[in-house]
Amino acid sequence: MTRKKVKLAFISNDSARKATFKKRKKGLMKKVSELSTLCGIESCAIVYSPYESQPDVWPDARGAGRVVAQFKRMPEMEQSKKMVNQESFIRGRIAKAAEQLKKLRKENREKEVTHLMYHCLTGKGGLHGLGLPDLNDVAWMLDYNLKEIYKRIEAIGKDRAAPVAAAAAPEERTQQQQMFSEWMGNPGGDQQMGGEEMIVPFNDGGNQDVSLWSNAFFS
Amino acid sequence: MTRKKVKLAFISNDSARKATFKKRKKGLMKKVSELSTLCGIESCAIVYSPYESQPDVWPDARGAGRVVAQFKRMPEMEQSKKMVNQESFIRGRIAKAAEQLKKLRKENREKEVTHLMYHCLTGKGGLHGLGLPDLNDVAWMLDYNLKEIYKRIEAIGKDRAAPVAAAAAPEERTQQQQMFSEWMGNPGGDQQMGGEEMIVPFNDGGNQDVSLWSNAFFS
DNA sequence: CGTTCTATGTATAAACT
DNA sequence: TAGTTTATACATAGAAC
Repeated sequence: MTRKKVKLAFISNDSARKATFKKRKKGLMKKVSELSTLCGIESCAIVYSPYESQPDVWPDARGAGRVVAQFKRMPEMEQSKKMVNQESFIRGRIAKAAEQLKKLRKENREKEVTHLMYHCLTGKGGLHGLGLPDLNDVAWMLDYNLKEIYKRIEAIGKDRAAPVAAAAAPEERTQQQQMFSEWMGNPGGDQQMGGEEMIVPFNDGGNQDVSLWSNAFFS
Repeated sequence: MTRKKVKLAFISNDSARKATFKKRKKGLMKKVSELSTLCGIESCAIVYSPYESQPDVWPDARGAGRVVAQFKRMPEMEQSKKMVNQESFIRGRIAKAAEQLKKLRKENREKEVTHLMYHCLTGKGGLHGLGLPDLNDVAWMLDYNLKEIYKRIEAIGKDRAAPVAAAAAPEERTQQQQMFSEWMGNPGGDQQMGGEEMIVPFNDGGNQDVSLWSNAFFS
């Protein structure tokens, strides 16, 4: 579990804020210089602080002045075009977060349904307390998996020496068992997004030839 | 071993440079905004690029303009005072690296000498091929360790129930054995600084009550 | 191209000194 | 208050799409 994540908000503790300021200002200046060096472009940064009477600037007064001059020379209209202002910046991050949330909800639903299906298939009761939506999705996933299995069988019939040997090949079994283990410890629904962390144990990226569970579900 | 460390120099490959530029510019803007938010200060960044006709600025044209105005209002003399210009920035990093180098050399020497001493004490030959400097340091370290042992014995005599039970307490033995294991696989002298990495397996920080080897050696 | 993924390197929050 | 150390979070180079 993540333990130390800083909230993106004003640090009320004075000494902590000052410490953070110094560390981050230093890191920022380094980043600016690296960007200029690596990409051969002009840039500058100016940072005011209550701790020092003069602002820290990069690369220096002359360089910053030059960059600033170019900037001010542009018409207001043009400036507004490609500008990254605070609002659009924050909106971008919100949109990104919302997208992540949607994605995680989809994945959680996949896990949930597969978990239900697992309980059902292993005869541990299941099915009786389920509502229509769950039954529907479980049925859908069962159907999908059956189709996948048929495909595999067909493929095996066509070429017995193929690298992908059988639907129950050891490696594949192992992967699925690992997935089930994860679910066992994480049976619930939406708790992934709770609080300050995002855990994504269900990763179906890559190995699409092997996995029977596809991200294409529940679009 | 480190495998991917980017050299701080102009990226000649066009597409790679552009990719890096976009990633880093985005990261830089994020850093600037975080610094302002966390520490409640004013700052701005302006980045020019051949990829876009207009520069990217943060927080926006107005905000940047305000910060810039304050900056330009200062007399040149004052500006130069607390300024972080490129040269001083680089000098700072060089000085820091040199300091690290010195520290690592000292630590390596400690390991080397202790290694020699170990060979000597375990009767694996040793001593015969050594020059005066090595003999001297080995002797010095032996002497120091003996003194430490006497101190411990004395401490034990004064208080047999003390938390630190004996000079040969299990935890201490274990620590030293681990150290010896590391040396076995790393018998040479200065190879720590070779290439792009710095490994510091010999860490005597903390637990100074327990360790017999002190960083105070070889000042 | 732009995206996504993953292994690494870097920044830095906290705890100590 | 400033420097050091350590554990974590974050940035990002490179590869694969």
